[in-house]
Amino acid sequence: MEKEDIYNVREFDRFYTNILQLTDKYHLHTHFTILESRIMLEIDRGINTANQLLNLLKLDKGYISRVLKKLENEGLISKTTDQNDLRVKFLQLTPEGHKALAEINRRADNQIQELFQKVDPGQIKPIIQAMKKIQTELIDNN
Amino acid sequence: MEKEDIYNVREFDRFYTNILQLTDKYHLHTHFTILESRIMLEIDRGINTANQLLNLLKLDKGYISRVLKKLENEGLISKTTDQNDLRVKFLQLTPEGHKALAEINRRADNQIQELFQKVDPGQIKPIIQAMKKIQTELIDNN
DNA sequence: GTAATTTAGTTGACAAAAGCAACTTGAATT
DNA sequence: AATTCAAGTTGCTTTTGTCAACTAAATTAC
Repeated sequence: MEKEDIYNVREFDRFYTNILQLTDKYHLHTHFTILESRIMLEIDRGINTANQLLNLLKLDKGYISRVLKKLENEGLISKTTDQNDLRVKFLQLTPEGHKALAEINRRADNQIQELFQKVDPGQIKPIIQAMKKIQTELIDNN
Repeated sequence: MEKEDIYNVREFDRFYTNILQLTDKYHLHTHFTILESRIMLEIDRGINTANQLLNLLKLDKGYISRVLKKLENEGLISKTTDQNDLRVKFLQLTPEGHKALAEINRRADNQIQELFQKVDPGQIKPIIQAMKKIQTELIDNN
């Protein structure tokens, strides 16, 4: 890998860090933090234990535990003990959780649309192709 | 913009958030935080006041001020008053700051190389093309 | 040309985000 | 049965970041 390639990747990383900061702003208009939103999203997508969340988000388990407790206290998620392994608790969104997530998604979608507002419509598909290219080549090897 | 396009962008955003977390690990092997590293990098790249840093990184000015003071106390940067506007202080890396940054860059470069280790070498240029595509189309419109 | 406003940066007090380590309970290993 | 390991919780602490008040200098408005 050439010096210039590395330079370009690092430049993109800085660039995209900014983009992510912009699009993450959606959470400011809800009363959720980015992490809370992400957790609800992932639970909705099929993640169903704290431990899986841990592996995915690579955060401290104590911290995750607390955030989950907060979401539970707010009535957005519920926990049910796995009868095959009493240590594990399955996570699920409550109806209110689903409602909250729907709103979060609506706002996050809007942020993406705003981001693309000034983009030439003909360039949208090529951009997404570029994203998919990066994603498939850089497949998470952790 | 179609629903599916938005979905794909959001998926890429989650994906690339992970990538960034991985590559940001470089700072763990130095005694600098991501922000300190970033600040030294940007000063080296020509940013030369706290105010410019603020606009770039969009963080609180009190916070930036403190981080700069810490870097100054550690002898990594120095400040010199602008004689044309006594309120502003120009920032510059000290020789030790340059040395520290060189080490940070070495490690950050290594992280990128690690990330690309399992990538088919023939795909490196196409990936970088894809990154450039995204960057030029999504030009920071804040 | 002086008063009012704005701007760059600093500081104190505080809140939010995240990590560490000890602990509990249950499961798996020997 | 005893030991080790795994999932999740809790207390305590550190790190990261915000808010608001402040100083000093520059700019604008009268």
